[in-house]
Amino acid sequence: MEVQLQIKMNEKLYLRDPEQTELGKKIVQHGIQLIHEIGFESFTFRKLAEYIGTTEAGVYRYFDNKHRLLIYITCWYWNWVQYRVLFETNNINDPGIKLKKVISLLAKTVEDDNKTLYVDESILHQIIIAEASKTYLTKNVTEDNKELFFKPFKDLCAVIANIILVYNPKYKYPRSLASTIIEMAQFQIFFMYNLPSLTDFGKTKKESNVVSFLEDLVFSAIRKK
Amino acid sequence: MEVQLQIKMNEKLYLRDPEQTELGKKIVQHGIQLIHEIGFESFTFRKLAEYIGTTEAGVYRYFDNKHRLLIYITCWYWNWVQYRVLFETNNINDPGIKLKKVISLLAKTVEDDNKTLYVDESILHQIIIAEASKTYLTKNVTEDNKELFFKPFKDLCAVIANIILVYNPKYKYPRSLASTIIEMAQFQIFFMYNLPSLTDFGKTKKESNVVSFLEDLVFSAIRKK
DNA sequence: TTTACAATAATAGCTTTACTATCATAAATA
DNA sequence: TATTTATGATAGTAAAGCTATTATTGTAAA
Repeated sequence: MEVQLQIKMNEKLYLRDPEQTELGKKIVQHGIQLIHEIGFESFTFRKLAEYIGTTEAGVYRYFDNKHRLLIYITCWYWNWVQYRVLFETNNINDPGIKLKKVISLLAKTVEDDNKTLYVDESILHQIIIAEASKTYLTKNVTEDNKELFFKPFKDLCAVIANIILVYNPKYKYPRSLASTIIEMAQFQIFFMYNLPSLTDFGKTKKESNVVSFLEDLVFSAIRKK
Repeated sequence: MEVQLQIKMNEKLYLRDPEQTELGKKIVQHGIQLIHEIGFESFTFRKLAEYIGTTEAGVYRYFDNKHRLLIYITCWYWNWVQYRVLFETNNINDPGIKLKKVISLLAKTVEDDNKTLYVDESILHQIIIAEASKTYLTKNVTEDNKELFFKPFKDLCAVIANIILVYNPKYKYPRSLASTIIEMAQFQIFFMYNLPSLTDFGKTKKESNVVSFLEDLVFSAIRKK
């Protein structure tokens, strides 16, 4: 059986739905590729247009600007992670096991699972690590938040916070701990590869070490005292 | 007695030492101000030049580009924090009390203490929260790291990791926990004000709550089991 | 006191980024 | 067949991100 996953996106993120056309899919797919190759700062719609053999104006018909494209990509990613979290923790009752699943889903490199037709999830994960914070670290956070551009991120955070609360209903900081898990899964991996002395895994460079660190951190915090 | 604090900066960060001239000081001082007002993305040397009544070329004589200026500012900040950490924890033997000092130094808004002649530290803190990650989330991390541009950050991290190790020599992740404390002190405050549902302090918006969360997190993790 | 040197101001100019607008054409649909 | 829709081709503008040149200060050494 082949299953294909369709993720519903916030319509305000684009001018024309990129999933509906070939060019649109190319923009997202190769946009991810190009951002990964040259970094978000150097990335321009002109370069992307050349990369996929269209014109700058052609790209602008789909997205207002490159920041919107980054938000689009990031939303897609968090939606996809949330789907995987729900799928993988379904039918598990033990909230401890659920949390471990969540941590490893967040911190371990994904292999492209081909469930989604046009996105390479492994490269996507690397972009998220290096670029996702830039979606909200702007003077537009509040406005963008009102447009619900960060809903997928906040929803994922809420899902994790709920698992934490099931584990220990008396724990006082479920949301902050959830956002800490998500952010640190990204940052510790980034540090491990790029500024290794900020971590304890500079030598081995294994994502499983980040998982161990986060598990230790989280379960010490939420265990019933 | 009046004490003035002079922080030695990495010479590769600037073309001409901004601390040596009036214009240089103005560039840093009002650079901080302007980045705070309009955000780093909208910030340009042209706007800064107009802001302080000089020319664009004048600013370029001090810094290669705005990213270098941001790194300069960020380095200055982490040097200053490390100084305060060493000063405030000096003569304290109990590593637990030291750690609490550190956490509150990191997470609480500072008042401009006038020890440093030309920087408003409270605004600086806000810039660090919103912009500091952008110094290393680039394709240049490795090169910039080789130039020691992140040394002040890494040194601070090492200082904190050492206190953690004194508290519990068997704790396995002192560096990762240290970088987590530093990063989360920033991010939880940012979230609290801008994306409150990612925290448990959206209602009260008190930095002391972030301190409580971090203390709980850290001491659960490092307590001897 | 002159000289010379350092820092800045004034001006110009160049490439790239970040967009917007217009018109022609090809493909899909009514 | 008519007509909408997506794309392509082309042009153009304002601002960002620089560099270069020359003139003018103010300061410090000869």
